[in-house]
Order: sequence, then C-alpha cells, then structure tokens
Amino acid sequence: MDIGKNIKHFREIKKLSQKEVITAIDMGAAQYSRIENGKTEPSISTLDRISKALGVEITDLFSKDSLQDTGSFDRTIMEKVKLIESLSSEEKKTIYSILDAFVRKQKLKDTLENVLKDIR
Amino acid sequence: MDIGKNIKHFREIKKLSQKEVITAIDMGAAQYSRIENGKTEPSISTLDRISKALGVEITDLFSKDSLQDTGSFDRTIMEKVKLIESLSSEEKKTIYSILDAFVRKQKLKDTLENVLKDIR
DNA sequence: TTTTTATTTGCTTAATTAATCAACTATAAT
DNA sequence: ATTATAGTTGATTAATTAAGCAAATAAAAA
Repeated sequence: MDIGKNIKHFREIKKLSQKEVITAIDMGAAQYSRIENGKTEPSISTLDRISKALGVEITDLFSKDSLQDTGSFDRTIMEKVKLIESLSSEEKKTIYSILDAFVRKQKLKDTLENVLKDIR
Repeated sequence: MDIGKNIKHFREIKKLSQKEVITAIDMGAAQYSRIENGKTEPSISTLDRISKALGVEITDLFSKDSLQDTGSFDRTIMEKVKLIESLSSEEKKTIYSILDAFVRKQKLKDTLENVLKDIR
C-alpha cells in the first residue's frame, strides 16, 4: 500500500522537512522515519495526526499512485493529469470547482489576473 | 472518525453477519466486535482485510457519511482535462500557470477561496 | 417461553507500534 | 575539509492491538 511513500510524497510537495512535521505532531524523529520508510505500520490515529500536519485528507495517504516531482512541466495533457493527481483530494475538489466556474461563467481573464497577482 | 460504525454500516448493507466476515478474514469474534464498537482501534492491515471482505475500498471506511463519492473525482480527471482543452489557448495558459503555482507554492486553499468568491 | 444463534464483554498472553536516547550516515553549506 | 543539518538505524521500555477462550447478554427462531 506504500503509505510511507505517500506520506513522503505529500510532505515534499508541501516542502516540509521531517523535523517540521514531527514537531507539529509531537513525535520522535526515529519513529517518523520508520513510518516514511515502511519499517513500521502506523496506527490510524498516528496517520490522522500526520495527515493533518500535511494538510491532506487521511484517505489521500492510501492512494495507490504516489506521483512525483512537480518541478518542471510541459504542456501535454498527460502531464496535466499527473499534476492534478498529485494534489490532495481536497485540493482537487477546489481545482475542479474553479474549472467549473470558469466554464460556466466567462469571467476568466479578469478574475485570473487577480489570482496570479495574489499567488506571485 | 467512526470507523467502526462505517464498517458495520457496509457490513449490514452487504447483508453479512459478523460471523461471515470474521471467518473470511480469520479473526476472532471478540476482537471484531470491539472494532465495530470502537472499543479498539484496528491496525491498517486489519482494516485492509476487513475492507476486502466487505468488498469496499479501505478509504470508504474513513468517509464521514457512509455513501460518499470519494473516487468520483479521480474518475473524472480526463473529463476535467478535456474541459481545460476546450478553453482558448490563452485561457489554457493561464490555467496552467495557476496549477503550477498551486503545486509549487502552498497558498492553495487561501487563494482559491478568494477566487471562487470573486467568480460567483 | 424455550431454544438457538449472534453479539458483546472480561481476562490473559502474544505481537506490534510508540516513545526515547544514542549513534551512525548522507547531504548540503561555509 | 569541517561544520551543520536532515535523516536513518539500533536497542530498550511502555502502551496498545491481536488472539483466544469462556461467560454474559441480545436478538431471533421455534
């Protein structure tokens, strides 16, 4: 099931160090390392604490496909799919809401210009 | 999180007795009862065995209200991609920039919440 | 009601994760 | 090369789930 890999995946996407996570959830570095490397099977409550620290749903940590780097990307469709899949379900939900809103209304450019301003 | 309640819910939907489940997963009746009643927190591997016996995804056992469409988002990804493709090239470019910004930076929810507010 | 089946609870033992400290490795920075 | 930081591993103890049996309770059937 590779829960450890998924945890690591999301942690790196969020650009968090192990140290930041373990201080957030008050866990020893040793134990956390073992979890990320699949040396031990975390309890559900532990998994819950970790997911909250990472800002993802606990179910995200069970997803089969842990996808990797978001560093450079080209403009192919499959790349876009992977990129979306790499997000947490909560984030995906938000993205989809936005996409829907875009198509329903036509206020694309105006609103997006503001978005980019905020993000940058 | 009420995992026990969810387990019981799905078991009853499938019209299975506890006995049928525990024989399928080779577990004692006592322990299984404690799990359904939340008296103990099952390990992930135990939860995995139970989910297989019930014929549901393990993530289903975490959903708040039992009939949730957790996987619906993943299944409609291609649909969403087509949606993106239907936009003009200029609009696509903007969308892609946003997606990138989302993954690279962590300001997802905050910024998007504002976007949706503007769009609506 | 009586009987039978299903589920729950108590108790003990075994197995496994959690917590903790220390030491070791890897990587990056200066 | 040295230092500093991040991550890994080993070993021990504590806490918790799992397994197993027996007994009590609940529910259903006869």
